[in-house]
Amino acid sequence: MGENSDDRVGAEMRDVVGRAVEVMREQLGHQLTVDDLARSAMFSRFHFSRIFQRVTGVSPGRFLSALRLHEAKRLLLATSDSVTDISYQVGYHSVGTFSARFHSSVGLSPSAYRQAGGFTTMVSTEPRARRRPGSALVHGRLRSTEADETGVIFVGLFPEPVPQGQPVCGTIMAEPDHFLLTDVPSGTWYLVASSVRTAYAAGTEPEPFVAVTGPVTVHPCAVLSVDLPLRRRRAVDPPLVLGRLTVPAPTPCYGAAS
DNA sequence: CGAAGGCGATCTGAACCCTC
DNA sequence: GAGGGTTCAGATCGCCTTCG
Repeated sequence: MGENSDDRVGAEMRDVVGRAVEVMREQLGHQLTVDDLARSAMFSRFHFSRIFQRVTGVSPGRFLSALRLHEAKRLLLATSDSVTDISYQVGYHSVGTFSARFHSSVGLSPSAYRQAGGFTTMVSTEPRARRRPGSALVHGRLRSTEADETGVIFVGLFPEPVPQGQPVCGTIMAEPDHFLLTDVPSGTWYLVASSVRTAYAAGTEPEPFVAVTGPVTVHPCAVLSVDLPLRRRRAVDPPLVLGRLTVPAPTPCYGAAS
């Protein structure tokens, strides 16, 4: 099988971005700038930003922010360190910034998140009692060659490729299968699927499988079909920055009844 | 691929709140 | 009153667009 030059360039870009992500992970507690990362990759910051965004779907700053919050979530549950200590450990020099960023992304303040044991009521997958006027429907199939290992999967629509904050709608599945999202507001969204754990084990990767596609433009009253190939999470995939999900028992296709 | 300019996102630090 | 955490206004940084 011949490798064309685009494949090689793509592989080189992924390597460059992969190394930058490694640097981010290793130096999470330091003040890293895009300039630093670009220099270590031997690129100008302009070119580096463009490559990074092409490979990961998000800017370097957003990716770093997601990594910090993801690690903070882990530390809040796995340690008894104070919120102030954790904010410094993940690279924030101001606990105020950390608290505000955490709240806007996860939906709870750091201390409230810890008290709740990592659960948040913000991410609701319950079907709405009353449908939005002109809402659309998105359905498709979640495919995986490792269906036995994926565990519970969250599928949701987000305004950005980094799944953080509240999804515009979502559902929970017991295993890769046909999914249906009802009551989807019109707009441009990213469809994200990620395996999730209901029991958060400290020091383990809680979202080993992921699928991201988009942007998908949803028109009023439209019916969209989107297939999602679920794959193992790569180092260059942005982490999931949701709170743990408050979910009922997963069903293969909930919300199907209309 | 590099650079400039505009603008939105993020950060800092201080004031404020809450609990003990 | 002290310590830990949250909120907020202003400053700074980074991203996006456009052009060379």
